[in-house]
Amino acid sequence: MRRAVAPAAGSRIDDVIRPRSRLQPILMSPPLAQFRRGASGRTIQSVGRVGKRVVLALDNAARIVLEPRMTGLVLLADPPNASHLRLVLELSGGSARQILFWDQRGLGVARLVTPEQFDTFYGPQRLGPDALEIPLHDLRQRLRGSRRPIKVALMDQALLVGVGNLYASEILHRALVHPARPCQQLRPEHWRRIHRELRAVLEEAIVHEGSTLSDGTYRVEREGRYQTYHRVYQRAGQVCLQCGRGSIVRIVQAQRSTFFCPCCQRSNGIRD
DNA sequence: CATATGTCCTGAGAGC
DNA sequence: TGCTCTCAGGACATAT
Repeated sequence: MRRAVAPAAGSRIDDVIRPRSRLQPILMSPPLAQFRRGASGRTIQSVGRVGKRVVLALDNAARIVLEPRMTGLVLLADPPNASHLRLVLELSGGSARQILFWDQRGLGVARLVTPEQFDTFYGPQRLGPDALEIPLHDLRQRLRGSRRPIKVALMDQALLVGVGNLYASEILHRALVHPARPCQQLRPEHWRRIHRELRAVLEEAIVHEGSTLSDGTYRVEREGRYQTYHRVYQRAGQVCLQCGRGSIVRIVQAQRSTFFCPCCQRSNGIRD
């Protein structure tokens, strides 16, 4: 998502518009009028990322943080439809004409923040290191004291950023670790496998431009293809592609679906 | 402190 | 057809 928006770097923001819609507006901070005054006339110096958020660094050191959450998209063109378009940054001076914030459910957030606010809300006090960069010892150090299930801890953005519900299940299946196992009980071999599969799953998913699920919303410039590589996610009742014996089970952890193979991901002992 | 739960919002699909 | 219910790449305030 960040890469698709990267060509907007160097462009000037001419205006910030909320398309009229029967739907609830997304949360903006500050409110639209003030947001527009603060962003208009500024040049986008870079398009970055903090975990799952897209970050536009402006020439006055302020930043725009776009947080799509579950069903939001940040795009330069071609949103899935017009009715769920929530916010438009109109641009000039470069190849991109606009940045679009599209969000089916409207849970997304757009923030214009000062450098101090950025550090407060998105700095290391609030958010952990990126999942693609965290070293093994750091991952282990941060999680291993916890009594929480490993799957729930992996999704805690204060510990590390970038792992959501879908990928947490996929990572643990490939790492052969039961999702309900408390972090405290995991052994060095488990952490090694979790660390390896964490990177592997996310990097493969990025190569295939993410997972377009049954709701059809997630896309970058076209639909993602990683859903065809899912081994457990939304495969409850189907045979495990890894062992060919177990059938995939769905459980609920912290109000979210978890999928795993009871055969490959047994809680006892260490397997390879 | 660490951990658990309810809530925001819209739409799709299942079951009756 | 229409109703109700459940569920969804998330994060945060508030409760325990």
